[in-house]
Amino acid sequence: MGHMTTESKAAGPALPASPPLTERQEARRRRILHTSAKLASRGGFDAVQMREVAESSGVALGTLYRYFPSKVHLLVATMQDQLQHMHETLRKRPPSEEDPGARVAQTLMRAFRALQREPHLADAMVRALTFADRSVSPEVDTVSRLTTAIILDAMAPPVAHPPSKGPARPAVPPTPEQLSAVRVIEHTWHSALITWLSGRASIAQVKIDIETVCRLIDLTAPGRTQDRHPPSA
Amino acid sequence: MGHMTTESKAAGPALPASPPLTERQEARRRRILHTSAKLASRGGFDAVQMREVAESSGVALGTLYRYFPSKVHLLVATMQDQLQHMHETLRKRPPSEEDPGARVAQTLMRAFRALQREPHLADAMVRALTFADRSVSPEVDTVSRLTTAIILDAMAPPVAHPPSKGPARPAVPPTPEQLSAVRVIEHTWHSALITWLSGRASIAQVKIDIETVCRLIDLTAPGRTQDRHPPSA
DNA sequence: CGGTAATCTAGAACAAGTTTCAGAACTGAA
DNA sequence: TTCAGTTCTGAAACTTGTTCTAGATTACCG
Repeated sequence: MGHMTTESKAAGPALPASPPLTERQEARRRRILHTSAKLASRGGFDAVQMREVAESSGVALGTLYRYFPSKVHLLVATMQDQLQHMHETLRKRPPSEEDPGARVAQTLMRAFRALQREPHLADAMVRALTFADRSVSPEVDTVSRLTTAIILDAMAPPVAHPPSKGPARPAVPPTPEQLSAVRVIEHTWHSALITWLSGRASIAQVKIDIETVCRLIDLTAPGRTQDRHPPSA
Repeated sequence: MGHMTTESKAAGPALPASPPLTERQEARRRRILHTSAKLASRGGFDAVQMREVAESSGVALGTLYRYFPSKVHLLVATMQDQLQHMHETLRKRPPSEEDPGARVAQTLMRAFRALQREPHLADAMVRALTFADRSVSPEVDTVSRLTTAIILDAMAPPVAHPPSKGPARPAVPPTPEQLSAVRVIEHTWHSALITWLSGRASIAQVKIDIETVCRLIDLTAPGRTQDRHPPSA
């Protein structure tokens, strides 16, 4: 289970950079991801069966495995896809709060509410994410970067004039302490999602946890004195 | 994958309360858990193969499934077992720091160093824990309670006189804010472990994350004014 | 001791992820 | 257009978690 002999020398289409996909290949990839999300929306992780994904996408099983070398790869890629949509959606309606911590909490709660609308899909994606082993590290890392971007976007204070184009937030680079806080927030976000998905925590509990951890942001805001034990205890 | 028709009406031996296990049954259970930990120590999650666990424990496959209704159940039970050892070990050498946050960070770093000695075993247990679905909720909850107990133990200030017996820490009940902080610390603990196990974070990074989140404890210490956004934003 | 119900064993059988392979279809270059 | 190399297809095979069944063992009760 989980090897990889074929890949890695031929540089399969999974990497979005190496070989430029032809139009038909791009279409196949989209179809597969769409099917994956559709099946996941039904029954979660277990409902995404590779044979069914292949058949329903009009692709041979071997081809599916050429595009996504495992079920976990497929679901993590699906998550990348969904996260990008989410990022754009969230970017359109920036949080209304003032404090960075509150802004992040508000944004994450919006994302959480979006996930609640498709709990099975959320289940499939998050389970795949945390179940991924080393062979999926690059893809999981991409997801992590996307999540970080969402949080950093929310943290940045609202700008007065509408920016024209390009990636925002080159203005105030976050401090190392803030980056640590963001990492911890991501940890909490993922783990809280898991406890909610497995029915061990209520929605209210997730909200509390997110708001609790977001205090770290204000705590580490630049200009605030670090009164207690420094980074290396 | 993942049903459960047999169990739940007959109250299998998995529950430590319902039917008092006979001596031979207790021995079988121990043998199974031991084998599970041994195999996990080798190759992690994938190396724990149910047939091999059964054979190496000297029980039939069906019996293994009667004791542990799935591989995830087995590994979560293994984690319970290991955590109990860990708890006792940690209890013997309480942290030396003064601040509650620093005490918790120190304790978790000790636990982390213990896990580093058996990274494959840690991998198997943590992956099982986060992959567990609703059917494993009770067992996962037990693990969560154990973890909470370890953190609360560490948080409690050192006592002057040696307590004689019984569960400690009835002295100062933690505040709701502290309990929230503990929840967030657990989230961070699990998620940071995962990123380390999958090779996406270094040991140093885990240390930083733990120390960062443990500041929440001091932040929510009783007697400290809550200056920013209250629980319901 | 005999009987009955629960438990255990051995092994087949099934399900879904993954691999493999021979041949068809496609792509790009000469 | 034709050729060579890659990609895709269809189907079987393999792996490992899980379930099922028939018979042997064991535990308990009178």
